[in-house]
Amino acid sequence: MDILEKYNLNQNQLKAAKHINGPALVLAGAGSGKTRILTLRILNLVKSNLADSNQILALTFTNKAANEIRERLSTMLGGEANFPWMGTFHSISYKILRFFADELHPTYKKGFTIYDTSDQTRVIKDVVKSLDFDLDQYPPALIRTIIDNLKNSSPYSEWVIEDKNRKSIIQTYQARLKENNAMDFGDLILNCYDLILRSEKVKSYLKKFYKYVLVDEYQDTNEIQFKLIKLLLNEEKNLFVVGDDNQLIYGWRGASVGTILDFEDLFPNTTIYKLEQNYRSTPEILDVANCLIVNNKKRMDKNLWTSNSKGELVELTSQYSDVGEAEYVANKILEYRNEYKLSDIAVFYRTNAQSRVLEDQLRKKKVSYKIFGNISFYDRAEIKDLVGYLRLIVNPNDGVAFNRIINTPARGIGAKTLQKLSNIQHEENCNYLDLIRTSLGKKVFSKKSETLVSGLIEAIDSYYSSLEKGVPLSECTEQLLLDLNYKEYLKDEDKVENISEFINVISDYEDGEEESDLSEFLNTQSISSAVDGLDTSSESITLMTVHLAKGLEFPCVFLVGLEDQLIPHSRTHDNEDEIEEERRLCYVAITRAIKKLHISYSLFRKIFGQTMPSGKSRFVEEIIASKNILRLDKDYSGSSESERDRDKIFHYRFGSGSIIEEDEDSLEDVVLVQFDSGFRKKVFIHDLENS
DNA sequence: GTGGTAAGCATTTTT
DNA sequence: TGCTTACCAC
Repeated sequence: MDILEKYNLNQNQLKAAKHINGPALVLAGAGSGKTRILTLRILNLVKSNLADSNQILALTFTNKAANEIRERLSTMLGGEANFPWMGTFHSISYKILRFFADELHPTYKKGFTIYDTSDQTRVIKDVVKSLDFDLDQYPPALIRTIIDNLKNSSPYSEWVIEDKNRKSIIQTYQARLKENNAMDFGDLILNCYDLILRSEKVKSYLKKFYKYVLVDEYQDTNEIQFKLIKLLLNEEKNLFVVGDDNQLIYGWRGASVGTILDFEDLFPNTTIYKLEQNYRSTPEILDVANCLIVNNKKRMDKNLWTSNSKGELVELTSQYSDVGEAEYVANKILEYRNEYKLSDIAVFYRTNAQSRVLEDQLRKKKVSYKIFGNISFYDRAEIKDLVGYLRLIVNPNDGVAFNRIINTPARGIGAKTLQKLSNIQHEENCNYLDLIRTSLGKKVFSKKSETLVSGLIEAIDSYYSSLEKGVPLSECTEQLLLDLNYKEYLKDEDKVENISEFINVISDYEDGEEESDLSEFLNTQSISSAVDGLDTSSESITLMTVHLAKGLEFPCVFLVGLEDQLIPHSRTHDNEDEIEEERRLCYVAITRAIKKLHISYSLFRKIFGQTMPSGKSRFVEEIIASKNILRLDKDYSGSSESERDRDKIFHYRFGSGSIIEEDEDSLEDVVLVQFDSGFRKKVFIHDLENS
């Protein structure tokens, strides 16, 4: 009779999954089956007829996670349920905004664009310049961080910006986005929040809709997201959150332990469930993880254990250089050919830049790999151009897109013509497409430009009329490329290949939707996460940052670059809280591993093309407290030059300073120097002169 | 206005 | 080292 009986849950899991009404906090350690509990609780609610599938709001950290839960549920339920309200905070917000698009009028029009980080930066730069401020004094990247921080914590009405100039930059930025009919990532959530607060209609509708609210990876929820959740709860406060304070790795995006610690205070009748049994990893891997995380002072008491059978020791190795480390990883993977499938193997690193060396070596050894993250397909110039065209077609107010494509391919339009256009726009107050239309025949453009620009308008107009006739998006887009002679302009075969690949992405989208919509396609791409495309059936290993690895698991894991300056990253500047977050990051990486874990660091690493001394992270010292580490460290301790002159030295790049420490790692040619200019750095001895 | 080259800067982490 | 920006000659 019991719905959950056949799923083999332990006592605590069963209690959590059976939770029905009122707030609940599930403290779930790594690998304790939290996604499973989330899934089964939803199953229980639906099967007990307490809610329909569309009355459940489930917020996950990636769309991939949402899709997996949705798929499992439809299998368990027999396929008829579709769970429309399951996704990330951003995608759910977007969906709500689209759903109530009329209510957003006139601030935003249908087909608004979502601006990503680089669009944001571009607008900010523009704003700073147009307000006649100095770009060095107000660096766009810094302003962007300030804006994001505001948006991560409070609604528009509560913003406090002390600095007068910053305030005007930020206000102008917000105004500019509205003119462009665009929202950045933060706006998606804030506008959703505002809409619900403002409109009684929307509020009552959603509250009735969402009978049960669930949040996965709750520890990484930031303030504004939490405020949004609170707004969506009905009287019964059916909020069920699942998280692990040890896996909080998005503090820099506004997440704080407070959201977990204060949960009970905010919801006095909270039921707490603890999941402490790990089903994922071997005891060896778990022991190493525990040895590391006990060094964090700020954490809740939890005791993660496993009854999994004994496995292999965790391998720890140091290599002389980053290239050597990458080579070691590639060789190991080749050795594992009969033991693991390529898709069972993952390599994790702290920063995206570290992937390059790995890629080189993997290519050399012919190990097929897939890389997730920053250096993505969508960042390529040709793709951005094409997306620019499509964005302008969907949203003719999109100034960033306009500026990107108006002279690509070259149409003889430079700063002067743009200035003329901008003047006309101020008078006419029109969107960018109408701006071009009205400017034709008015001697705004040179003769040559005039022809090229009318060609552009014709191409766009023919796109509109094809859409009207119901021609598929992919075909319209192909035609647009032809009309623009875009492939001829590109010349480069690889680039043309990328463009074709993008057309395929559009086709795939069309195949999956009943009603395809260009705006929805573009925006869905913007808010999709890098790991959404991860496909474990493909025959290649996985390369990604530790941040992206959250929530995933792999039988065989390599954690590379466990070095001082990388984990913890140099930008943490020994800040205690940030060091703890770096430790959690390292903990997340370790606990992804199911059977086999390799940890490595290198003594030298190329940074900006220059080989710099690196060396082991403090976290290496911490994990070697575990008995389950197999040290494969090469011993580089040569003859120690015992007596060394500790007097003032001079470095050709960094100037004068004094040696404060000789490296304990026995790197006989490296010392830590306190430079007179203020910073400390490890440098080669042969680069130093006595002064 | 275009296209070339040189200088100079960059790297946390992501939706 | 490799990308973006700045500047200069056409």
